[in-house]
Amino acid sequence: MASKKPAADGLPAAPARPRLTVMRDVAKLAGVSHQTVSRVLNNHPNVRDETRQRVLDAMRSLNYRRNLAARTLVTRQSDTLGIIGFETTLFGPASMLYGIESAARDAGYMVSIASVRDLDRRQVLEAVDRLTQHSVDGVIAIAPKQSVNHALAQAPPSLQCVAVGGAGESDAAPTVSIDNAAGARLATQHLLDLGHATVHHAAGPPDWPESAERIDGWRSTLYAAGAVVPPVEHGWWDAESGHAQGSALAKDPNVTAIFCANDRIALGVLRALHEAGKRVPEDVSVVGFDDMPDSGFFVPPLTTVHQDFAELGRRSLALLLEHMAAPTDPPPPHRVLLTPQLVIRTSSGPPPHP
Amino acid sequence: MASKKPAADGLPAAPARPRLTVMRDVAKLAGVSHQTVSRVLNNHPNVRDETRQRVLDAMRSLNYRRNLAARTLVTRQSDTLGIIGFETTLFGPASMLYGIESAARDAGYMVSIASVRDLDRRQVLEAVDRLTQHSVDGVIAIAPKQSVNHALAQAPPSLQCVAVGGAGESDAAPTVSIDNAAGARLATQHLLDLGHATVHHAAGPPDWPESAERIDGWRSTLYAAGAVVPPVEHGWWDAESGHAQGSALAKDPNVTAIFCANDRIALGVLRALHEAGKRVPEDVSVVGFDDMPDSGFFVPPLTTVHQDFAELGRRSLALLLEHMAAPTDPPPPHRVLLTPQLVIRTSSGPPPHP
DNA sequence: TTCAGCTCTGTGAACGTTAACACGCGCGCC
DNA sequence: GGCGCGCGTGTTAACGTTCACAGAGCTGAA
Repeated sequence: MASKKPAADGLPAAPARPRLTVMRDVAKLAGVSHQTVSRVLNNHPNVRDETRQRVLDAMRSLNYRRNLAARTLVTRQSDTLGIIGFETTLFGPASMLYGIESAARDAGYMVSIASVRDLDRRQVLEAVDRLTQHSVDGVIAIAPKQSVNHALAQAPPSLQCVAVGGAGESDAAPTVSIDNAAGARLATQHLLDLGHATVHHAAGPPDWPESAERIDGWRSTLYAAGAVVPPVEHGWWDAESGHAQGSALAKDPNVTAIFCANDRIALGVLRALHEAGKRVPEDVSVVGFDDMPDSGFFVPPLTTVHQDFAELGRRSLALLLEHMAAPTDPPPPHRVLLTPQLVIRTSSGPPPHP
Repeated sequence: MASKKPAADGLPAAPARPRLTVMRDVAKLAGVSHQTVSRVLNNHPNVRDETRQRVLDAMRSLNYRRNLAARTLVTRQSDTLGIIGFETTLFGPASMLYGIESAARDAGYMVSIASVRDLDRRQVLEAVDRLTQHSVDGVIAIAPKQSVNHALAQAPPSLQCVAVGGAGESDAAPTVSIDNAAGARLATQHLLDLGHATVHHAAGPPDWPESAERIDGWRSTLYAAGAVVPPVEHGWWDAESGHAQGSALAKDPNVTAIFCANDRIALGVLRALHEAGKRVPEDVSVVGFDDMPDSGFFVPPLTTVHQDFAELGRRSLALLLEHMAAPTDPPPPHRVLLTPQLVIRTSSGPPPHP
């Protein structure tokens, strides 16, 4: 078994620490003080061009890399942001994560991620704790449930937090999200405009604000048009749930239009309809929400409400940076709403003539 | 414009630095030296129980949190792992990311992520650089292309790297991936066993090892069975590409079975077949690869090869940790292969009787 | 000429932790 | 009784940066 410290030779053995190149080394080679090197590194203006160049050359020739840990120790900022992730294997959250990360990189930040299995207060707080311990400069929570905002309110006040995607009126952290109600209105109105007497809804889980807001938008549009408001069935965000809801709806001959809380539910509804021998859109129209990558290739191609997840990520980062630059102790309740867009494909059409 | 340093009052102003509680404070309260506090924190055995308890109490009452930056500075390890992510909005990579992150958390590591837009050497190296600068202890690259391994070989040798998902025989980093060839064999043999004379293949991009390995598995199975090997068409990994390939294949009456390089391609193929008036599986059988979340709700439910992405993540973390514990300078070429499983649903069946 | 005020540079002290060593004590062993 | 040894603890010195100053040299106005 090879020894970890091979001090076999007579000498006291080389130190296990490889001695990495530091500012002092660069300084010595460039014939300046370490402080001058630091100034060059931080783009301090008061450095003679000629000096700066010498330092730069020295850095290059020594392949110097600044030690961020030391920097963090003294400046107390790490150029790292924390993300609290939830269900990040799903397309939406994964896209937000990516959007945030790319935006953060452009802004010179690294991103650390802390996933939570559930959005209860304890787990979120524990995630915040892990992140603070690693001294992140701010936190973005992918937070589709209200409980996260409550938890965020208990985070150390010095830590700036922003919630993204979902959650309604926030008491604690500033929030950026899609205007779910507007999206639902778009979808519902589109179906009404096509001539459907009313629109049924295959909803998401009842305790998710995203789901609730979509229901609100759908219902209010129906009210405004004087259409009857059918009862809603709740389910999970997946195709299985959509299939179950769709099978039930397929039995009702009055159902000519179904607005689904997301594209996966729509996929399940589509299959249920197919199994029941109903044609889409001739017999029943279906509209989704999200505009997932391949929803244009469902059978038939899905009319849906497009969300710009990447933009969501960018905006949330921008908001966080803004709050970090001008910290106000209780963050002003602030909500950025992005407007979704309807993408019309072929799963929606006029109702059948009876 | 509000000044950042409001030293407006007569006094020299309170220091902007809030003075956080440090080991010394805990030590003072507990009546010990800071070193003893450190020992307690690191579970050093040589601390009297009574002392340890006093320190623990002091830490709690002061709400002490150790400063990881300082620790990293001296120990040169950060308890942080880096992930190089690619296309992490897709289900596969997103799941791996999640698998790695949860496993890392259980092992006491934080995870930082560096996404790349393309897998060329420059970008990967740049990502490695960003990660090393933030002093990660190791790197896992979600690396479905060979170029990544080449890039990894140029990373600082002190940095342990592992590649996950894809890439064939690796010269540089140890790799863990699915046995793509075995999966393809499973799918192809399944179709052959159903009685199809041969199996067509809707492939992925030609320069991806995952794609190549699946082609190999498919082709070798056909050879072994003495079946004709149809030419392969290449495409991207999405439904649009599948639709294009499927449309072409639908014109050929000899095509009775199609093995698709992934489920998204299969989705496109399914629609193309539907448009061409071919029934699945009565006229043509279709098999996918990946077992994406909703592929059981395609029309018809898709027979496919299941990959356990989460397990992939866990295994890659385990491998990385192992290599970190026993560093050998050129890492031994090592490849862990996970066996995929065939999930039979209804998109595959016996060929039509002519 | 002097002196204020700028530009450029250097010196010393943090920052909060762990590593290395030293010390005192009690124990068992010759 | 001396010696070695392990245990529990403290003291001091890193680790590699940035910050707060100080000082040298130059310019320009009084």
